[in-house]
Amino acid sequence: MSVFLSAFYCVLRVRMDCIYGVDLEELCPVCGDNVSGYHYGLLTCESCKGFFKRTVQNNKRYTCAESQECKIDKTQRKRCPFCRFQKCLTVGMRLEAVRADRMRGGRNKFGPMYKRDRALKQQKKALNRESGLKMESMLSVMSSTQTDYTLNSTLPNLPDISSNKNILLSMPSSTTSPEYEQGLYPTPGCMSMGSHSPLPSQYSYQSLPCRTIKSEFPDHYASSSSPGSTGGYTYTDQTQTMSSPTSHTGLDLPALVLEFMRCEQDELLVQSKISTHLTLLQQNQSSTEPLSTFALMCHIADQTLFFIVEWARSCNFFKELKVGDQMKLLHNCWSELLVLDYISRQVHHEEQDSILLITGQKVDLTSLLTQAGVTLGELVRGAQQLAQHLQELQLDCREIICFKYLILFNPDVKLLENQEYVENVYHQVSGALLEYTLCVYPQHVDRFSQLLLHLRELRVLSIQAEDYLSYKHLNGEVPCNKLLIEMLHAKRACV
DNA sequence: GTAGCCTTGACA
DNA sequence: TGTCAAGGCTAC
Repeated sequence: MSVFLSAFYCVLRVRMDCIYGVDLEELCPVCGDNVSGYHYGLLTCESCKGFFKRTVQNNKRYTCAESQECKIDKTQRKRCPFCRFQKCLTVGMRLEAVRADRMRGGRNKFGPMYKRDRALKQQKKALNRESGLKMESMLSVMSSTQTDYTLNSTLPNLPDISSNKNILLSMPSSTTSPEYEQGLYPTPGCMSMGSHSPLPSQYSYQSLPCRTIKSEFPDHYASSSSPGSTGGYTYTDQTQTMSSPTSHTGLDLPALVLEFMRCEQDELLVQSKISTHLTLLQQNQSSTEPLSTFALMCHIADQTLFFIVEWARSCNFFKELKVGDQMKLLHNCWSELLVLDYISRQVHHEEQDSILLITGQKVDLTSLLTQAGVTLGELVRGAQQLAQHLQELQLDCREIICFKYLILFNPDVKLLENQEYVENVYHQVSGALLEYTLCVYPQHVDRFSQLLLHLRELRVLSIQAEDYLSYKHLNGEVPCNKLLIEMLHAKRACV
């Protein structure tokens, strides 16, 4: 069994425990043993803490005698250090928390995040207590409100995600963060739809307890893999002003599109975590040579990738696939999703003379193009051009979200175990996008085909970006961004 | 090499 | 001064 799958089982068990009120927060996300506290980014047991420390400090290199899918639990964790370490990374243990100087004692840089995680857990616990009581009645309501886009009716073994009507109004936990309250972050982009604005006309929704998926996945910084790390789904649509999700615009939008929006990550949270990571990185770096712009971009891409993988893993559709298929899909599309993330941010960035980073920082376009070499310059220009086309088209957030699913569930990926399922999801999503464009932009009949054309342009750009990254990597110019390099290698190995 | 316990030291 | 997350020690 793969490390991903092991993590899934851990998550599944936590979800069941949430439903039935059992508190299993004390279990290590790596091996299931009792946790002894926060270690290297999240709550783990003492043995996994020690294992992670030894591995990183001694720069161990393990190999797996099987197919890198060993089950890691309390009894078998010693069998395969390779898979154990992979799982440590998968669940979110942080390499940078292991001190290079081996200094003992003191508080580490994750202290404030651990503190916030604890607070979030408390909130989640309270929410679970409340919502758990309503669980049974809501489940019955859910099953009786399937719409045309209820995937259970069209696809095998899919969870019921049809019930856009069955949501609980609640305050998202993210709105309680100090950063949010102080308004330190700019208006988020559209790759993620979070509850960012304190305006009363905007609504946020707590999903049903059985679907609090996002919060059960590991958070690479503060929230860790604990079951109570965030307050569940949040959803805000800046274009919508009415209280019912389906009636926000007065239009009957495809339920699938609405469901996708509810499953989006909280951009504010992602932004704050990546910003924190980069700040710490730069602080660590300040004693030596400062990070180059390119290295910084690589780190941003690497961190963004973590959240892209986390997003994919939290998708109901995606979770229905076997781990092998999941890996193939992710290895195939990571660069496209990265490019989409970048471009969608530029589409909604007002200023033409600068680009907007996920951290909220702006970079002057002219100086960037001056510093960039020929290839990178062409890439940036190509991306700006595509962003401009999409801006002219007034690409909206819902369309971007559909893009993400169309990219992830690419039916052209070869050797999938469940090819039919992926094709089916792709067609469901493209059908929903078509319906959405006809519904919201009836005067623009060829909008859908234009969107698909731009999606193709995006794919070309992502291939160019990958080639450029490979070239830089071969020259030893890409900093040690584990996930970024891993994805690059995996993709190249497939080709 | 593993994992349980110990020591350390910044911070609230 | 207590807490707690680092690294260290050591029996297995």
